[in-house]
Amino acid sequence: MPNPPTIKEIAQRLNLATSTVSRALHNHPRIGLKTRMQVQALAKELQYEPNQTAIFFQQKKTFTLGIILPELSEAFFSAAISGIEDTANQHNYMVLLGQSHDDTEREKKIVEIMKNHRVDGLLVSLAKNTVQYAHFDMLRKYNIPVVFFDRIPDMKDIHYVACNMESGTVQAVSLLLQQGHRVIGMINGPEKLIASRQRTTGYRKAMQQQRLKYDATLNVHADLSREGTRQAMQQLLSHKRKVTAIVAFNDYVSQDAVQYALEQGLQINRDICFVSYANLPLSSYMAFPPLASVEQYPYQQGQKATEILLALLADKLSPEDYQQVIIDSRLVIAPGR
Amino acid sequence: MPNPPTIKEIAQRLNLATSTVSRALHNHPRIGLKTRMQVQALAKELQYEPNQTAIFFQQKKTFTLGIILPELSEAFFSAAISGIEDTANQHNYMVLLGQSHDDTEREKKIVEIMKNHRVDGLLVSLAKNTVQYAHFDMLRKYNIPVVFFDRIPDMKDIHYVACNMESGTVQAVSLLLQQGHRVIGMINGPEKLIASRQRTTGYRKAMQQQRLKYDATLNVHADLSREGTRQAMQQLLSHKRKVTAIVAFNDYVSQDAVQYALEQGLQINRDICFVSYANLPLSSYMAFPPLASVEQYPYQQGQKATEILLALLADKLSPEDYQQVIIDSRLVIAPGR
DNA sequence: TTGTAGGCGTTATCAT
DNA sequence: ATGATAACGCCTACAA
Repeated sequence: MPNPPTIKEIAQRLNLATSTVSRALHNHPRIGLKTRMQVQALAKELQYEPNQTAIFFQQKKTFTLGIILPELSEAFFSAAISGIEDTANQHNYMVLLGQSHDDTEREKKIVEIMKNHRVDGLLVSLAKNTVQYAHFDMLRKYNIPVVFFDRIPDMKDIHYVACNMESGTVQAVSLLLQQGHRVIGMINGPEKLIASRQRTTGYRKAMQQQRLKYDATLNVHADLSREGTRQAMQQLLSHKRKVTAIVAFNDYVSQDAVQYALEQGLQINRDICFVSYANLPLSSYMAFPPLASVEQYPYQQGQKATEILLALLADKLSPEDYQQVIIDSRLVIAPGR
Repeated sequence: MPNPPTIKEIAQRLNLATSTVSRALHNHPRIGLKTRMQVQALAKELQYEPNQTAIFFQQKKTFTLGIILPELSEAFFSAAISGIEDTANQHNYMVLLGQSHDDTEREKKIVEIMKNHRVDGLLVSLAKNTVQYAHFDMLRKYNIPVVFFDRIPDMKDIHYVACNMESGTVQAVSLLLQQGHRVIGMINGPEKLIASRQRTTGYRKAMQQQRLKYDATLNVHADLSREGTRQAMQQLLSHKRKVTAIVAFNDYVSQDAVQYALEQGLQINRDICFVSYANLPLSSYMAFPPLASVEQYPYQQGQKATEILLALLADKLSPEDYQQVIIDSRLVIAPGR
């Protein structure tokens, strides 16, 4: 099994210089028609394929985008990566994958490996606990642009695409108010998360719009674990005002909350209603799907983030011209399959 | 912004030869202790990192595995890829991703691109309609080993990991028989799929074990679309014998079938029971989860396939020593979350 | 113990 | 219109 044919081999067989062959293969304008034909014919015959690793090396470019995200098996992220992959492929880029498993140390290691692999750019959704960003800042030195998406760092001077939960939350709470609910509980996430704060703001704004007063004790911060959700539910159900509707942080939380409510003998959609945020494409499969769900557009986020990164790489965008795209979340009622 | 430091630069500063520096960095035994220290100290100071693209080029190896699969957003595949990624990373390999979207042409194109990117090996789960495998055979010429998983080609002399549906099907049907069901319908997949044939065999064997006769008219082949499933249900529900249990091809099919049954006024788990195959990690969220579900171990399939590929790459396995691993599916009752 | 030199495949620069 | 040559960064015989 002979080595794959190279430009040099073609050159020798045709008594040409390698440079000529290279140019002929690239349809360089000032190469004689017949030599060009000869070269291309022989190339086809030998099934010549340029050695990309050589080109990567020589051009200092790999046409590869690194993607770092917490968990591929979460539906949200696998949808996002679909958007990334599709967009990247349209531009002849490949996609190098890494999961942080929500572990900052692993995230750092992956950044390191990807840097060494000389990815042209990076798309990142942060691990849950990442609060320092030195391992990303470091990439500036290597001229590797980074675009964050969804789980973005709390800092300026970065590119990112994220979904604003506020708009969807306003719509969700408004829907509940419109249906006559007055005491609406919210099972929110950790306070330091931007996404939690957006939910809080959305909740407050929806109340203000109806000239109702916002009751902070109805907005419970939990840690998204099943146990945390149950505690939050306990707190809400024992509130001095009777809670008739609940906005849950996401579909997982929603399910845990529903389960708790059932255990307490409540009847879903009669004693208590739920609205949630769509992390799952499968809410139509749930036993008690939420009344409505706030869509976060994972595919589109991935798509948009990739477009920004590619623009950066194509120098169509200056690195300092920080793109901060915010997609508005939107309430979707009775999400179908 | 200066270029990243190179071995040559370190050599110049220390008045050494590049080869010495290279060896010092690799802890080559016969390099003087003090020069080694010097070199490593300076390397650290300059934050030297070897240029992997140069190494890839020089070593004709990229430490990258290509993965081609139909749809990342299907839970089954995203679980599989998790297994792949984790295993690859443990061995310091990276993972290059490509989705065929169940389109053979796209699959071919991705194979081409990955070959050009000089991936060291390929993990593939076939697009639904792929029936010719020339684009994979071609890789032998380039010495790029391929391990197939789950959706494997119907040919000899390949490496693969797959899940045998037969065992799980036997268990599923046996469970239903044990619960007293005698007329069991099966909504099977396209006849040409290996996985469909395995289900048929499993069904038949389970019946034989109880000395019951297998009725082929209860085994309906559908196309997995919602409409196809509804037609299959219609056929089964109008069977001359009264069908009291159904084995559905997968959880999606199961849900569509449940929905149809509900529309026909049947009560789930009283008039009719369902057993299914777990494509979703979320059956616990379903309105009417199947009684039991056949687990297909996607993570383990990915893991095992990767291990085989890595063994091949490490020459611990001869390319002609075709590994054909079959993981037995297994019935899981009342799958929890 | 260290240095020299060549090569991996391609493109780019400068000649001719 | 084509050729010669250097360069990319690293490794590894082979020499000294």
